[in-house]
Amino acid sequence: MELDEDELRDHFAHNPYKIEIIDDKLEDGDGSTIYRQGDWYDLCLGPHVPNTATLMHVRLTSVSTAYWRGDQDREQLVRIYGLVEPSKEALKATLARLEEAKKRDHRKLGKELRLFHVDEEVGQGLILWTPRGAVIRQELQDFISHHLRRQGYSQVFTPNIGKLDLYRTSGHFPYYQDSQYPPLVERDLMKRLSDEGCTCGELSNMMSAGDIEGYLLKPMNCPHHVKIYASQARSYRDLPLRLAEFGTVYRWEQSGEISGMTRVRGFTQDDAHLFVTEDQIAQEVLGCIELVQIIFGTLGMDDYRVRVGLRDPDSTKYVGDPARWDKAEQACRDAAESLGVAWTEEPGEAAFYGPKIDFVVKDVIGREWQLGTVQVDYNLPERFDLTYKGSDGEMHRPVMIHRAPFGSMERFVGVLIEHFAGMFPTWLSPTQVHMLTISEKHAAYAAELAADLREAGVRVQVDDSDDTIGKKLRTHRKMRPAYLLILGESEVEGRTVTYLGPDREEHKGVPFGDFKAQLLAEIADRA
RNA sequence: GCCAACGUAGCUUAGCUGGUAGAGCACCUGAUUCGUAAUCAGGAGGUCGGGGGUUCGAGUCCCCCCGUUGGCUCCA
Repeated sequence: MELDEDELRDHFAHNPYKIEIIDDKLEDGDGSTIYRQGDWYDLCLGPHVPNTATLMHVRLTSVSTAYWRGDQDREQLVRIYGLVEPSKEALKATLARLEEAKKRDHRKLGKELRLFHVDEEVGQGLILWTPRGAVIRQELQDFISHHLRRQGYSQVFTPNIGKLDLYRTSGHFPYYQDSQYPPLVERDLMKRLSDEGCTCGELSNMMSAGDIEGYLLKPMNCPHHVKIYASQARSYRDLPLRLAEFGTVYRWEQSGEISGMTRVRGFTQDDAHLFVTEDQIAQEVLGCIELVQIIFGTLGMDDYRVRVGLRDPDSTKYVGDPARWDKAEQACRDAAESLGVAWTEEPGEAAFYGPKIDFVVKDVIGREWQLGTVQVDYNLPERFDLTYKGSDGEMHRPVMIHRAPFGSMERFVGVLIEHFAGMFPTWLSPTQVHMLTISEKHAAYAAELAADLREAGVRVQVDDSDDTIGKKLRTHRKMRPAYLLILGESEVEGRTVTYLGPDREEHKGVPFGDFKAQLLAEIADRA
């Protein structure tokens, strides 16, 4: 029903929150609508369902709090979450689906499949890659390195820390102090300041002001790569210069935000920085996007969305000249357009130094994560006064492209665990072949085949314990290897194998040579 | 960081209103050599997340800290 402002104020006089909404949202003299359900009514622009009879099947799922109007400085109100389905069956189905999704949670699978570990004593959000998880990461790194060589990248290595001055120049410090680990200060300096009675606050101020020097755990790899670019005179013939590194960075994420492998405090980006001329931007951005698409295609990740992150016109957190921002934003739009897939523009999603094209995927509980990213940056080259000599003999300013097709190894593998529900394709499988012997009489045959496959680079595990074959199958299925081999009397005699493949279909009495050839081909193809 | 819930062996977990830790799996030992989702028997393993307090007595109650989970906020 429609009410005018006075009526609204009257109805909601008892509720300061509603009055605040009326104060803020309504132009003087305007009315608004309320919706009624029995004796209960509330302010809402609508529309609502016409009849709550269609909402009979409800399950409340969780209770939490939210900041009033999303403002961290304001009070928190209770928020209740629930599901509604048109029928009892549909509600049951939805709840079952959510249960299934929970089983794929990478935190649960990561523990069950022994892929990674986070230790309280090491620190929140710091991932320990256990042997099986490390295999996956290494395979992914090899995979991407292969494509980097194809695309003309140069590998570099840089240290994990850099001087505060470096980050003052880049703009990371002190502006983004809140999301960095505190700086490291040299021992002698620390002692002197302490002798002088310097307080923590004073120390912090002196660092911000540049009065004292220290080191920072790197929050990003770009400043180091910039310095490699700047280490020698560059000409247009050197461009594009593509510097790649699996670089580990550290960020002080808020404790409440840390989650599994997807939101952590230390992570390794499959990072690269491309130094290009203005004319090369479009082509190079395209090359980056192509790489992202190759990766997503190989892994069968087709459920993602593309986001062009632009600056929020109302925010002051961005560095650099608005004219350059406009140019860079247009370059991103053009690149996204040429992708041929749906994309959205999102103000406020840009990096602080430039706009970006992000590839965003959802995890099992529906949270979105940014994975691959391509960012156009006019600002860092300016801040570091980077130049190259053009064909016209004049000095020019290069443009930088930051890109990371996986985003970070941690987040990517976390999402990948959920994507594959722990059942990795053969080339990524931590243990590709598990050999199970029927009895100890077949152990020698298993050992021989295992040695043969290992020689060919296959990751093999042999179970010749005295458990029954039923028990072994049960145990080993849980680890989700690509292949489960069953070796008994008939296999030994015929020099064959019986196996359950990735689809868990049984293949009996396959000649070992045939099995091996097919396995190796599958691994080589990353099928 | 904020709010809430939770934290018992490697994993999953029992333990009512405070009476002094119990199980399954995994592990170790022995027996068994067994062809498709748990062979049998025995054994070892816990300062109940950490610290303080109340009490004759704390896994159970109170406080502080650490961590996890769900949201919020944030996310270069």
